Amino acid sequence: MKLATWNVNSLNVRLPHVLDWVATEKPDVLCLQETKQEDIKFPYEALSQAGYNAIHIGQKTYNGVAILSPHAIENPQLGIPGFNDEQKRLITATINGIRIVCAYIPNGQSLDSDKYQYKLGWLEALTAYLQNELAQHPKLALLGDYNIAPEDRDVHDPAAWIGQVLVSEPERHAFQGLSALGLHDSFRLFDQEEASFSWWDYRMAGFRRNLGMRIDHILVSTPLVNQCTRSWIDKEPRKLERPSDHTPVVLELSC
DNA sequence: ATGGCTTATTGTATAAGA
Repeated sequence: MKLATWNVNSLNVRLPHVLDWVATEKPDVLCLQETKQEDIKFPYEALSQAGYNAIHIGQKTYNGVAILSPHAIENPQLGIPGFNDEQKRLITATINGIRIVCAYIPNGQSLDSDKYQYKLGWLEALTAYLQNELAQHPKLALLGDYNIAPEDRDVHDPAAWIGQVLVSEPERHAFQGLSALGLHDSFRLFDQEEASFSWWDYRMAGFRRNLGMRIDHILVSTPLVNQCTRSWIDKEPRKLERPSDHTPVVLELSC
């Protein structure tokens, strides 16, 4: 079974890339973030023709998350129950017996911003939600754009990022709180190249110079760890014309 | 280098992303 996550930065613009990618990679689960479109514009028909079912929760201009799969998508849940949130950032469903949580964690903008407080509150609500989900679904994977680089080796220039969002201590502490629930960073279960990143700034020739961050992750619950066989970042879509600034992160499981 | 892109908006400049 192959799981993947990809922040597409507008599905309207990136649909051709997504269709090409699923045709080539044939993921069993693909989680998308930043679809930036309302449900009525979501391309259910094009995805269906490509053999993919989908669920989506979106809004105009900002946010929006979707789960795609050629398998049955069961027991869907939109948003974080009990957490009143105007922003469409979370969607959950069960696929092949695995609880799949697709998250677009807030960026936070800067440490002195209201958006940073929103980010920390959102992470707190996510953690409480996952604790409850894990009790009901021992096999769980949390895929998405976390907007957190968990360690300095996930940052091209850690010194340049001191005091910024994505790397601050409270954000990394929240990430460790997910680990404390028994969720494991599947990418780090395997040997990886140094300077492995999932996002590069559009500016400053960031991709060409590999000035990136690893902020897109696939965390898996303990019962899934022994089934993980391989994880990698697919940089090919980042090389296309009009790419997303993020590229897919992939996990292969032996089930 | 405080942004040199890229996205969307009922646009013609602004906000936001990371």
